Amino acid sequence: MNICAYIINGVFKLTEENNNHFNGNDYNELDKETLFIVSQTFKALSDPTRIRIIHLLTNQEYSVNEISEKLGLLQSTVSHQLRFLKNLRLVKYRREGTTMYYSHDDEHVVDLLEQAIIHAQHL
Amino acid sequence: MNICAYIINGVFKLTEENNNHFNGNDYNELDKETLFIVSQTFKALSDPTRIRIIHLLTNQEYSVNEISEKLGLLQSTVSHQLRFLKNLRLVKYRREGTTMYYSHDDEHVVDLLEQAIIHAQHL
DNA sequence: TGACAATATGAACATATGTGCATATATAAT
DNA sequence: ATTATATATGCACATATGTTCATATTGTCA
Repeated sequence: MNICAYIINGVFKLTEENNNHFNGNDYNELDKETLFIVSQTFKALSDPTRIRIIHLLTNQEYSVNEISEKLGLLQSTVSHQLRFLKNLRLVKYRREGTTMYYSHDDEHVVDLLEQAIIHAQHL
Repeated sequence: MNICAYIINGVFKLTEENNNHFNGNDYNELDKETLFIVSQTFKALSDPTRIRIIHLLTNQEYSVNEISEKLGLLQSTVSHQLRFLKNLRLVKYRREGTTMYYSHDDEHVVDLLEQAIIHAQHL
């Protein structure tokens, strides 16, 4: 149960200790590692731009420029967010010449998103 | 497809227009309203403190003080986060004297969380 | 080599976020 | 009314976040 890295804005950083504080009863507190992974996962899905990117990549791969054009975003914005998603291993890419084709790399996260979208559309 | 309110840090604010920009092809862009709801939902689940609170409330109700004690958090912190969750209708409460008992109020969000936890614990 | 195209990166900025302190509010009991 | 207990709230602060601009990097082709 040692975690030595965390992520700020999609960039890895370092941390030191691991304090599992204790409460005097039966409640099963989430361990720090699980808490970290879960919060990072949801943080990735908490921004509209990242949602649009992940949702776009649900069905097929796209280049950075294609993503920019389809979503009406600056290339720089897309690139920054793709780095974020790449750090969390939510997307992968393949190179073709100077073009990078991105696709999703985490079925579970795509599932969480699609589930939330369906639920939101039935409110 | 008119949305006139959004939430910052769990507090409702106002907005004005609704620009659905257009891209010249078949991709089915998420509408603004869905995007808003989905991002808010995941934002609620993106903070470790809120995750711990929602997870604690999964099985039974607790008072604010009980939550504070069990999770080792200041009463103020818990109260602020409960307001956040209350604004998003993720928790509900009942009064008993001066004590407020909180419980979850959105099965779907609890499901999303438990799903993510299980997945995280099998990595 | 140089020019070009696609992508990545760093710095700066405005804004959002989470927490803690102090204090306000609400209810109950005496 | 006074006091105590439980909870809520406003403010301030440090830090995190998302975007933009300018520029660097990488690969292709003439």
